Amino acid sequence: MGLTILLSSAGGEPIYLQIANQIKTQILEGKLRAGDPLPSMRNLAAELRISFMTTKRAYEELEQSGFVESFTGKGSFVKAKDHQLFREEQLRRVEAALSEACEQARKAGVTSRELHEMLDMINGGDFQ
Amino acid sequence: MGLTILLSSAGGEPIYLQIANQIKTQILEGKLRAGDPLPSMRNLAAELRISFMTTKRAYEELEQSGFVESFTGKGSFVKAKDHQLFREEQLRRVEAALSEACEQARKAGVTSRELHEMLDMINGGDFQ
Amino acid sequence: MGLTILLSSAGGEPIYLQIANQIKTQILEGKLRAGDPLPSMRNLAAELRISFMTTKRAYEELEQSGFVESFTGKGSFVKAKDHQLFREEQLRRVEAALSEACEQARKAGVTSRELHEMLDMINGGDFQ
Amino acid sequence: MGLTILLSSAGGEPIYLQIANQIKTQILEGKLRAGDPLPSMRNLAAELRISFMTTKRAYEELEQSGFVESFTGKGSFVKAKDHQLFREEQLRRVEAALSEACEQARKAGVTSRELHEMLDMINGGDFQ
DNA sequence: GTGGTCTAGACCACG
DNA sequence: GTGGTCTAGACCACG
Repeated sequence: MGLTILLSSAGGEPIYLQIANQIKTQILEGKLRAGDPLPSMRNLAAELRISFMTTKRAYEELEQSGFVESFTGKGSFVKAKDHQLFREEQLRRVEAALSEACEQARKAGVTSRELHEMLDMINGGDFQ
Repeated sequence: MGLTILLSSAGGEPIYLQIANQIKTQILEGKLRAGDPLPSMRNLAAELRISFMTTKRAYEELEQSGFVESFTGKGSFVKAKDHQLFREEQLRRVEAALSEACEQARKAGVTSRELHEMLDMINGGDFQ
Repeated sequence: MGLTILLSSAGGEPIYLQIANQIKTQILEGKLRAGDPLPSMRNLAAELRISFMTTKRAYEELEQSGFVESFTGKGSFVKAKDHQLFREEQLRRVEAALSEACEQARKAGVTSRELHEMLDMINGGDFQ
Repeated sequence: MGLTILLSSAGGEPIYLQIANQIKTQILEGKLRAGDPLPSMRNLAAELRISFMTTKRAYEELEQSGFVESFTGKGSFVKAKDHQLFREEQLRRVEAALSEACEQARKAGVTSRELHEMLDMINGGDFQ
């Protein structure tokens, strides 16, 4: 079978975003490549036992962000690799993780300076 | 009813850790306080439709980490607040978020210097 | 062969604790040293004709108490000697023996003063 | 059924002593009383799947120490309660536990003075 | 009722 | 191979 999507009611992330983000991850990681077909919205909705409107919204998000294009009557397909777009999406993910770190740091009463120090500790000279 | 636990099969995090971490969060946030009873292991297992052994494992994790204590025949209860322990757990969470950020940065080809710059941008002078 | 573990159904001590305690003893006495591999959880279970879950529980106890570490795919190994930890474990054993003595003294109707006197008799000037 | 005896190959205590001591415990605790019959040596040997010689030695120990008497062709019976004997046996058990404590203390490098302090801590003012 | 232990099996990830 | 998780059931002690 083709695509593995795992949904979670925990965490509060909307289902359509969970779907879109997991498909983006598979595109970023090269598991889905230019021209590969996505499952039809109706099939995916049936598989995941969710509403067609939800898969539709997920695919719209993928189209708007430039990863996928859909052709009426033919289906949805991964677009040609756009390095600029890939980089932007990956930076967005770095930012999201850093935001989470800042949020946790705020709760923990960690100062900005300490946060930078922790970042260096964890980074451990792995790269410049 | 008392406790809200949301389980997710996505992300690969073991069920017992999801339970333990969500309960820790509620203790850290003061929603569960010293002396408060947790649901019995068997009741929680029934509610979540999982095995008793899995809720037991979650509660063991909470005991080992010092947030909860269980008494045979009595039940499980939130322990007295230990500021040192709370701080350590919160720092652990900051580290986990920073680790995730580093992992994403590595995938994105973001340098350490850029990562620190992004951290400053996001932190936005919110605090020193 | 490597490790000698003797299980007893008498005394009511859980099997996983018997295993953990006997391994701790061998580490305390230097029969098992830093880096030494323990038998795999499944092999030990087979040898002792008990469930894998029980040996796993024993090894978890050893990990939690800091004597052993396990690596998925690799096995379980004795950790580097930690004098502080060794001393704490040995003190725990002294306390356990003294608790047993107090329990017996209570049954025998021996007073605290008499108990101290008996302790001096037995200790017999062996050490200060 | 009458008597519960649990044997252990761990600990190195001879089987005949394990039997004798467990029966003494049941007499001390009043679970076996003056006049109560013990199982025949041959029956007990069969139940425990050990040699008749071993149960015989256990019963000889019980006779010598004054807890039991045997009548050829009739069987073995708990003797009338002898307070002096009970007290001596209980003191022997206190001593055994204290010896174990001293042994552990020696390994732990605990001084005599510290051992007395630990005894007071554990005793906790429970009794004088 | 409560928690505690143990089993015998399954399936997983890692390599 | 290794350890890690989970299940569905059993039986136990405590009260």
